[in-house]
Amino acid sequence: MKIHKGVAKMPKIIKNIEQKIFVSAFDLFGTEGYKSVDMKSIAQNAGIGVGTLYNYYPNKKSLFLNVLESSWEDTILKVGQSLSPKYSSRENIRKFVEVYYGEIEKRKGMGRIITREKDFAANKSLFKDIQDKLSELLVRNIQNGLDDHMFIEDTRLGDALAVVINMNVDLYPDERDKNIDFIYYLLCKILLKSNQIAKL
Amino acid sequence: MKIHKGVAKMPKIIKNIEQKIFVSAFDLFGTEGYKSVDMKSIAQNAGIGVGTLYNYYPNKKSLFLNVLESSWEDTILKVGQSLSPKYSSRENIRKFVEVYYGEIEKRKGMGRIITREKDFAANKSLFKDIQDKLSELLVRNIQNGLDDHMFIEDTRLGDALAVVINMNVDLYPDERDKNIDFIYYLLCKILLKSNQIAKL
Amino acid sequence: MKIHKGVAKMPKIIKNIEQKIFVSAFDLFGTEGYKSVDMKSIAQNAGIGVGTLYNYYPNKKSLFLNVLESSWEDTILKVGQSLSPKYSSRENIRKFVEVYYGEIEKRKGMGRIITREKDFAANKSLFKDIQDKLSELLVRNIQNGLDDHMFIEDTRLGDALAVVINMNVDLYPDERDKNIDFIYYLLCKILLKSNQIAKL
Amino acid sequence: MKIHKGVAKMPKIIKNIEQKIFVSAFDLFGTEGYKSVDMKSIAQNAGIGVGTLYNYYPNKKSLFLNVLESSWEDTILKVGQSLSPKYSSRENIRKFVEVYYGEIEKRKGMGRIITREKDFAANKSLFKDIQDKLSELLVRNIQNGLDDHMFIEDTRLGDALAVVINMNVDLYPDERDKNIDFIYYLLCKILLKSNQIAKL
DNA sequence: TATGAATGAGCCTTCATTCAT
DNA sequence: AATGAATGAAGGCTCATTCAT
Repeated sequence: MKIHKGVAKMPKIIKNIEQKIFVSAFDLFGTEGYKSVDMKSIAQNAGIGVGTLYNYYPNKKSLFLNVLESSWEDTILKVGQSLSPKYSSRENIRKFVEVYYGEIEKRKGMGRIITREKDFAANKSLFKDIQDKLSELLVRNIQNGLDDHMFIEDTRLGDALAVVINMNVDLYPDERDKNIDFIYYLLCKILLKSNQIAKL
Repeated sequence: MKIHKGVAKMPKIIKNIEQKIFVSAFDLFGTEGYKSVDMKSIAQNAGIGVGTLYNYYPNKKSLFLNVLESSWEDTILKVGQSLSPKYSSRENIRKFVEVYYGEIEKRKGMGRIITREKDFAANKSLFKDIQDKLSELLVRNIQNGLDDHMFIEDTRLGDALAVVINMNVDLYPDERDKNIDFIYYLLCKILLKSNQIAKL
Repeated sequence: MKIHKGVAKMPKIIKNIEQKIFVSAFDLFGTEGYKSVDMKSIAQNAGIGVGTLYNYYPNKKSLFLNVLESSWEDTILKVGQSLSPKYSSRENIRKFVEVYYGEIEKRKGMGRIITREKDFAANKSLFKDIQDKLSELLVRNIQNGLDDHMFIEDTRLGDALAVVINMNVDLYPDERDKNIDFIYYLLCKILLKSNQIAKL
Repeated sequence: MKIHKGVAKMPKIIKNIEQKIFVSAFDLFGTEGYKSVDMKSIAQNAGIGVGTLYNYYPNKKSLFLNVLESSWEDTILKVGQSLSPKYSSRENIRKFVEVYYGEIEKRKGMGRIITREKDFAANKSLFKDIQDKLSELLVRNIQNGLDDHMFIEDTRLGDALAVVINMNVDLYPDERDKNIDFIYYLLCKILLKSNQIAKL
């Protein structure tokens, strides 16, 4: 029996561990994706030991999913707070794009993995549900000028929005303003009636 | 969309064994993603030895990139062959969506990794270039009715198209027809003048 | 079997919490073995904190050894109380087997580890000493009919008895009566003179 | 992507790898038990890399079981070859004990784990089957003088023999001759008719 | 005194890559 | 040129032990 002798292993008492883990994992998963990030890095980045991670989450997958979900919930909250039926349709759309874009930028795209990795096949609905909530938020706050075409109801629209924003963040990371303009214009063209668009 | 002169390169003439590797790698990367596929599987799936892989490609990354690029070249070829200035704008758009969708479906999303994995950061332009070529193909074949708004020139449009199709294939894999309709309608709304859309 | 004078030590008077630890550890080590049991489980099973364990024992090994030793002391006590020179030889043997069997059954084999794990190499004598005390108890209570062959003196006999009972408990856990009969018969054949056995 | 550069990783071509693994694993498992031995040690002890182990066995458990089973098969073979109906009963018993003892000495007790570790609960019958074959071998070769008591048929006898030999090897490793004498005498007393024993 | 969060060495297993054949 | 056995770094996870509270 190898008795672990008092190695440099003094347990510290750390504040806000959960938050630290969250931030670290959010940061790394966002930057590098799921498979490329290892638990050791997350721990180091959070300034804690690997074992500590496992006091909070049973495994890597669960940590990822948790961080992902929490961060989306936060996004939904923020987007919801930024919209209002009192604003004009186009003001709401603009606001929506701006806030949403900022959130995805922060998240650095984390979460798209869910639509790809075999390991997360069972979690696809998580992604869809969230996009659904988000586009609902937008539509609910637009009072008039909304094109009434069927496909606005389509959940595909929310999903598409998410991936397009992600794409912009990924491929044109330094052109925030252009990206937002692009998405804003796209959304107007799709959501609003033709006569509204003309005014753009 | 920027108009390029470069015609799509003919796919390389490849020997029998290269063919096998290509098919096997294409298949597996598409189904499982980059990190989840191992060289041994690719070799087995191709009916050859692992060592043989390394006689054709110096490493996994290079194999992936090669397969990816070749497959896109093939896609560009097919899309190009399916369009013609003789068809109506909407016919061309429809054709474009159908062929493009089929190609991405075959590729099962392989390639999006490029926009995610840190290790492929240097290869992002590959993705952009290809989308560019594709959207240029479409625009070149549309003779009239094209909305002349600035952003049609934007390379973002081509990129967006690619990720939206991918998203549809991923999230609604069993609803091919609905997916295509959705994308087709979206594209018309974006590309065509308002009066053209009215007729949809 | 060597005749010792040492009487079985009375089990230590232990405080409530020590009692809890003892029961919990005894239970778990017996069921799962040494390596398979972790300190956290022992603590949980005892309804105390892990840290508390270390207020009573400096490490896992010491806890194990302590529990093991105490439990054997208890066994020696019980076996001692069940025998008497007033009973016939065979009655004593029967009683001995029954009580001993019950004890080992309770202990679920804990302790054999001592004869196996390298880490416990230094503790082998503990096992031997105990078996010795036990067989000495038996012999001391048998007044006549004892075969006087040399090897009854051999400490190996006590050791053998222990491992054979353990084996029976392990391999035929649901056949208590058959097991006891088997051991009883074996012991009679070995310990008693031929003419005594004939009467079996 | 971390490209593994040509580290000191030149694959050697090694002869008798399977044998080397066998010997190394046999040696270590026998000396230290199952849990205490790690794959790295087995590899090092065999002069190969860890990965190589997994080219031959899917996991540690399977390696252990395989080594265990093979070694027992070898034992059965050797014991079988050493007995003959032409020898006297006592000669056969003596031979049996000597060969069997030698085998268990070589195996250093590996295999008893099977009767303990939870992980191997499903493999208990393996142990029983082997002991059964061994005691059958002995009984089959004894022509006369065999006590006809029922319990000779009992599979417990074979099992008991195994654990008693193991015990002797463990606890009195340096007293080979005494151990063999002890077991031989025990076996005679149990197997042979009283009048035969008298002659001992 | 009792607690349990924190720790990190260590374990099993995987897999990209090499090279003797 | 093709092969696949050999390799070992790296990754996910466990757990005996420590110590601030």
